[in-house]
Amino acid sequence: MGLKRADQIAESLEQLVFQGEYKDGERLDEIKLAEQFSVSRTPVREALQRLVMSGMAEQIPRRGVFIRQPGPVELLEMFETMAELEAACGRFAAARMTDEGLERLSDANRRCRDAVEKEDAAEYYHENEIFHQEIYRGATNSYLLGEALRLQNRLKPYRRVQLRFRGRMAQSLAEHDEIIQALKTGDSELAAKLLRAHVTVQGEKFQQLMAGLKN
Amino acid sequence: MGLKRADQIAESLEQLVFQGEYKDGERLDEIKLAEQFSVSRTPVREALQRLVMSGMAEQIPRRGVFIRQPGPVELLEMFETMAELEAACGRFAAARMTDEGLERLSDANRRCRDAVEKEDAAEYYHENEIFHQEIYRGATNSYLLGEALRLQNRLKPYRRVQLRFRGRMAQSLAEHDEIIQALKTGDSELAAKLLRAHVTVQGEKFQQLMAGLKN
DNA sequence: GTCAACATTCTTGTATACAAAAATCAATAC
DNA sequence: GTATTGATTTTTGTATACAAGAATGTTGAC
Repeated sequence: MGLKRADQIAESLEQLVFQGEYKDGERLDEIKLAEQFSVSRTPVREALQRLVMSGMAEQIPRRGVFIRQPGPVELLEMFETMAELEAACGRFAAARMTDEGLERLSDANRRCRDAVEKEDAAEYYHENEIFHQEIYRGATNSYLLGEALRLQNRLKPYRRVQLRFRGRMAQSLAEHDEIIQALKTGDSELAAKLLRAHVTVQGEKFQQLMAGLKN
Repeated sequence: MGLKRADQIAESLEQLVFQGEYKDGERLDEIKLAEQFSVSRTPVREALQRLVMSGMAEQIPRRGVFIRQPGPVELLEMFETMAELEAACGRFAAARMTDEGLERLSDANRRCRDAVEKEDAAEYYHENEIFHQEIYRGATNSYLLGEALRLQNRLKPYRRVQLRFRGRMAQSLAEHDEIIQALKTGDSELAAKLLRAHVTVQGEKFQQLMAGLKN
């Protein structure tokens, strides 16, 4: 198990950034963080480097690392890229997904439906994540899988916000059904197109995303 | 510029890995590297972390970091992903590219043609890189641009190998012309399709890539 | 001769110490 | 009162010291 103190700190910091504990441009003080985590500067610096690499913070040499909360433009760019990655996954998955994979996908979607009926946003959020990951896996491309998971994780907090809006879950679920159908029939182009549209942020979704940014 | 010693080391190591100086699975000894670069372990460790993050090495806790040369499968997966990223860039570029961007793209391709006529593989390689980067820029999506550049850089050494084969440059050039045409006419779907095919490794290209792997 | 338990050595991970660059503040010139 | 220059203080980046886990080698039992 990768249980370095530095890794734990990196994860904690990631969580804190996700939760919006830090304002955009705020400097992460190595010494304060070291005290806060009851540790020396060394593991803190390692953790900070990880944040920088993942794009959640920026490092200015000899000045420190500053957290970088994405603005509206960058957020849209990331969602746009996510949409293309998912489209790519869908394209491959339509041709390569196994029956077992399709079964797992249907299961995940069933649990999504249960969550909608129970109006349990948290559970829907979770199962929806699994649904998408099942498609990434279905692409049968480890590298693409890794990239998709990475960006999905980065966008996690923003997706969460969107689900709070009325009707989002039901619509999302309906789109899932179409996607499953395309994957089952092996229609690569359709699967790619549907997934792209499913993830793309525009129209009402755009308003909702922006509303979530204010908090 | 704010070049930290650690950054220089990271770059050097990247180069060395690209040049195949290290065998797959080889352990990178912190102490040896420290001596080699006349530096303490601290900056070496930072550099190693960067390698790990970029996927060029793997870290096993309490055991060390081991370089990970991609095998045939992972290489194909990366090229496949690159093809999808480029297709995405092409899709957006067809709709968003400015006249200036198209002009720079045509310029780059002109220089590619010159290189082919001079049979200068090194120059073609360089100008071809610029050609593709111009398309990434044309997508007008900074995040996607960054991801595309990152993977392009990672695949750099393998592309290089492919160009050594007879006819590759000429064929590549012909495909460039088609791509430019699609971008000029704003045909997103066609641009995406052409770029995907242009980058995808299969058929003869596959043999060439594998042949390059042996060395 | 093989295997296992123990001790030794090495290596990583963390803490601390030091050097250099940047930021802050003070004093002076204007 | 403002700006500028120099001293002081912080803060980052690097070196070194120490702690803990992993690898290795040795010894002894069978």
